[in-house]
Amino acid sequence: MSRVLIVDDEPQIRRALTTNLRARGYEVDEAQSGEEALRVAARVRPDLVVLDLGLPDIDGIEVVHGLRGWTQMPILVLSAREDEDAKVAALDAGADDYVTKPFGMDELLARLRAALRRATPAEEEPMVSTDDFTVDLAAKRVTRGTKAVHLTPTEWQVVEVLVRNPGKLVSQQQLLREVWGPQYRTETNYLRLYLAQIRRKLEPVPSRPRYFLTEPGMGYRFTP
Amino acid sequence: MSRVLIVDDEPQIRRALTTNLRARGYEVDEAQSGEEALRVAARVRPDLVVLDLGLPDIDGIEVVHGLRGWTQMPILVLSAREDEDAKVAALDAGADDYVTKPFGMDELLARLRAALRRATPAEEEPMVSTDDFTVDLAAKRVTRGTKAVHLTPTEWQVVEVLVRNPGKLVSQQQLLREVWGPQYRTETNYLRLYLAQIRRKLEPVPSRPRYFLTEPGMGYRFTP
DNA sequence: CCGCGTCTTGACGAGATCCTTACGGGCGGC
DNA sequence: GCCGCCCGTAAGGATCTCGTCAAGACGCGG
Repeated sequence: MSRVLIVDDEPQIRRALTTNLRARGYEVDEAQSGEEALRVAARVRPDLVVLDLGLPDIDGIEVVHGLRGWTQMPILVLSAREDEDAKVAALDAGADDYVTKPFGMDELLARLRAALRRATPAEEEPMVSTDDFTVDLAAKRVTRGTKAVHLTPTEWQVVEVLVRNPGKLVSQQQLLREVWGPQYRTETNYLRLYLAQIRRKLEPVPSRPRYFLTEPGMGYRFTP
Repeated sequence: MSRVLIVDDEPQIRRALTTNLRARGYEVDEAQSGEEALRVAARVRPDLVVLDLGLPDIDGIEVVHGLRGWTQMPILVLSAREDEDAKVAALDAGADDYVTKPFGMDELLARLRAALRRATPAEEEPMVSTDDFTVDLAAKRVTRGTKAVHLTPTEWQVVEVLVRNPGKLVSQQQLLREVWGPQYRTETNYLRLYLAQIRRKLEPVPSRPRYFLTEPGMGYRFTP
């Protein structure tokens, strides 16, 4: 099922949306500020964003800009009735649709389904395979032979960054920044730990890695 | 050419930076306060921001936070020598690099180029080949024939600087500054040491170099 | 409330890497 | 021929990095 990011500063609206969407089988993440929204969106890569325009920190328009800088995921905007111009600005910035508050849950769900439907046809399915395992980047799944391999969220993020750069060296700082955030740039022991776990789960001989290689002092490299 | 935003409250520093950058073909905008910086950055969308941490109105850290809320553009921080903790706070907030005041213009330009290079993905063709080996600058990998050659971090940095300037003479000072930092400008024995190791790994006849040539008293030159 | 999976934190030995120091050789000037 | 300068080479120890283990903290669902 699809993954949706809810961005709203009012807790009761967030909870209402989250429970309704979860009940219908969506995976839901939440953010209560624009800054958090951009951070979470970059990390979890939702299939769609529901964005309230009235946020405490940065303008909702800027959130749309920030998202459109690197992704084409559908953005569904919530706006108060009086913010007609803000709504137009959001659409100009690249939002896909809007719902005026107060809104009915049925209407929102219908527009959400429509936005997802429009988005999926152009969807590509990146899939990386080796002799020993397969990584499905779209489904966020790893299979080894015929059996599925369970990765924890953090393990998956590390694998994803490495697999998206096949053959290229990914510096320790880049990994730490993309998975944990910039303030963890010196915690290289996290990398040692999680690379060890990933190798235990995916490498044929964990003590002698073949796919997830360490370049001492520089970073890590995934070689298919 | 790239567009750079200079943020500093001291007019003479702003002017020095601006004229130097303009002379090298950059487009330059200026801001003298954090608030103005955020406003201008949102409007002109620079490719890079040079940010002095000591600003009159809001803390430089807040400027970094404000920018990181909606953009991933490289942020190069200027900090006084005594503000060690402010510097790490800026890096934690998502700044990309820092330069300590007082700084040499050469060093700042080098770090600025490096930051822009990291930010623009796959723009150029970063692959340099000779009859005996190949250097893949994007993947940070060196192959000799069919086998990969392992370079230590320092060795790689030296090779990178030389290979990015094919045929051109790279002075000892430039090499020392870009690899070890500006305070190592007299330690020419490091260069002799690492050039010897690089030649052992890459030259067909290490004692008679063909690609990594020494220009006595001047510097080194990579000739493909 | 408890149990479970996950994430964080600390510590350690083995090995690689880096820095330091020293010595010899080529080359040009005196 | 002697000397100083610069470069190449070698070897030692200091330092850093990696992989690994273990234990505590945290969050979530039952």
